[in-house]
Amino acid sequence: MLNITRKVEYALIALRHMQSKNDIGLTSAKEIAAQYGIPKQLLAKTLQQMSREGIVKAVHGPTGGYKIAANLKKISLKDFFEKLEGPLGMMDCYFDSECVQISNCNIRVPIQRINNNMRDMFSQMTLQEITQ
Amino acid sequence: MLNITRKVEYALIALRHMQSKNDIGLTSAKEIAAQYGIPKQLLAKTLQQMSREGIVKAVHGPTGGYKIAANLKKISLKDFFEKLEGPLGMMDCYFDSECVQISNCNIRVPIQRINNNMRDMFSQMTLQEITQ
DNA sequence: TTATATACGACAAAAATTATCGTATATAAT
DNA sequence: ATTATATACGATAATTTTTGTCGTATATAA
Ligand code: FES
Ligand code: FES
Repeated sequence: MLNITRKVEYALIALRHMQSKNDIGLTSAKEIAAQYGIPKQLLAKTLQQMSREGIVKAVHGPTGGYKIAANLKKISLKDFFEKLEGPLGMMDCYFDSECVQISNCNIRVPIQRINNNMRDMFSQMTLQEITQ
Repeated sequence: MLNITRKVEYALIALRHMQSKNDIGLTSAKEIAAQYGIPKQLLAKTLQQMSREGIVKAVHGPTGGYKIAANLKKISLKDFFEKLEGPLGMMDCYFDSECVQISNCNIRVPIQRINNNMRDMFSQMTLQEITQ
């Protein structure tokens, strides 16, 4: 319960790996996948997603790869999680109102309070803190 | 991502329902299931689990049911979650060391830091805050 | 004796997550 | 130009987790 996904885990591993390298050098999905034992295709898609989000920059062709493009100090963990996985909360009814029994739910308000606490917590942490 | 489970949701709904009633009265699983549109059998099992954990007290037979048995002010949300769902953390490798690539993982330490933050947060909230 | 409630292991269905496939495009090196 | 290697990405498959059900046993009030 309250787990992050593999996708996010792989993304964090990749970011940290890239950051530990020279700013200029590129890193391919293949290299990271091999080093950490991550499924290459899945990691590639995650890197592509981060590329679309502007977190990393992609370079095509042989000798291509990825490098960090954003200032990781300026991206909160909350924003990062939401870029990759969508809205962040303990329960979905925090966002959409599709909960079957939303009308006679008796814990909606307290749950939202906790949700806010959690979102605040992740808002105050930056990607840099993980990848540094 | 970072969701709680239905089981915990149902448990919270049940607790809050019971607390809003007279201290003496019992509440059956059937009653709660009907009122909130929850699968009865599943709710029953959850109540049984809470009974084993000493959170509620069960009374058999017709006119039987459940009532709150513990002091909800003294049960942290972290403990409650762990009683129902086991160890609480963003990643399993926080607890068991079965992670395939635990040896060359580069985010283990920072992830554990976040885990601790999250566990601290839920340690400081009590069940009472939700069900009051 | 009957009706109704809890107790609980085993099983099934559904949903979410995780991983793979196939194909297209970009580009450096030969 | 051709080849090799990298990213791009929708579609699909496999796996795992979550969620829900079934069947049966036991307790107890009426
Ligand atoms: S469970 Fe959805 S609103 Fe409470
Ligand atoms: S992913 Fe398991 S130890 Fe890092």
